[in-house]
Amino acid sequence: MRIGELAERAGVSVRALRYYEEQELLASERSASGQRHYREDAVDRVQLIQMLYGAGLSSKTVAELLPCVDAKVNTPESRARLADERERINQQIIDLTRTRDRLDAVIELSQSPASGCTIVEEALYA
Amino acid sequence: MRIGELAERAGVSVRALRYYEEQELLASERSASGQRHYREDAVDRVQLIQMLYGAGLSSKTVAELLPCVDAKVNTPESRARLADERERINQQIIDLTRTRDRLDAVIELSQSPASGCTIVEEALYA
DNA sequence: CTTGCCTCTGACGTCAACGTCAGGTTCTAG
DNA sequence: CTAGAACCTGACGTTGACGTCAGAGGCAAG
Repeated sequence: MRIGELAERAGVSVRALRYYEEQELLASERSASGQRHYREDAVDRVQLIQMLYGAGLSSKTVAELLPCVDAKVNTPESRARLADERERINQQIIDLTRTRDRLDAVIELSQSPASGCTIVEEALYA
Repeated sequence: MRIGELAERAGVSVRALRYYEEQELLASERSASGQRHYREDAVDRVQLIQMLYGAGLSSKTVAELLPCVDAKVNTPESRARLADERERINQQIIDLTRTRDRLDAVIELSQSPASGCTIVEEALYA
């Protein structure tokens, strides 16, 4: 498929795909006229890249990780690298969970008419 | 306390604290000579700001949320706003969990000598 | 009183992941 | 064959959360 179709199917912009190639995250084959062509599994690859970006990884880190994911590289170092990033993500989940719980506490307070919030309510709806 | 002490105790830079004030996330009292002074609870406030930044909220969003957290504003809209952001964070946790699980699967594969990885291992250690 | 650290206000620099525009080529439908 | 959509390569623009530097004033210790 060409770049436009991949962009639509993977839910990213054409510009983003060219950027991924520039960062060596995503390869493409070129036709005689120079147009990029992708295989079906490129959709999956792009979505994985998006997942890793979403986890806060930089394109440099993703570039280092992807060969491990492809199992084209499998050394003690690459396994350690994968485990490292897994731990970072896990820690991020823990942090976010704490943030969510803190917001929950705030929401709880704002909904309880027994709290000091009632003063505000009275002021607003008196 | 002055800005340097707050920065150290909250684990952020002095520049960041001035930036927070500029964004109206953190107020300060000024001495006659113009120096900023903070109360003890500013440490907590800064850490909350950091948590929200860590959850991907912009300073604009944080600025809109903080009055609700302080329970200085309590309207149906502010409660909805809080619930919205809570949901965004919750969704982020779900996404991150999927990313972590995908990495776990990759790690599992790279550790199993029964997989195609053994070919790579042989190539590397033959 | 002066040395040295802390603080102040601008204001420009940075970095990543693209957005966007220019100017030109290529593919496809009719 | 031709219009219009899709594609190409530069290359400059954008945004947020600060970093960093300049120039000047403030404060505690000796």
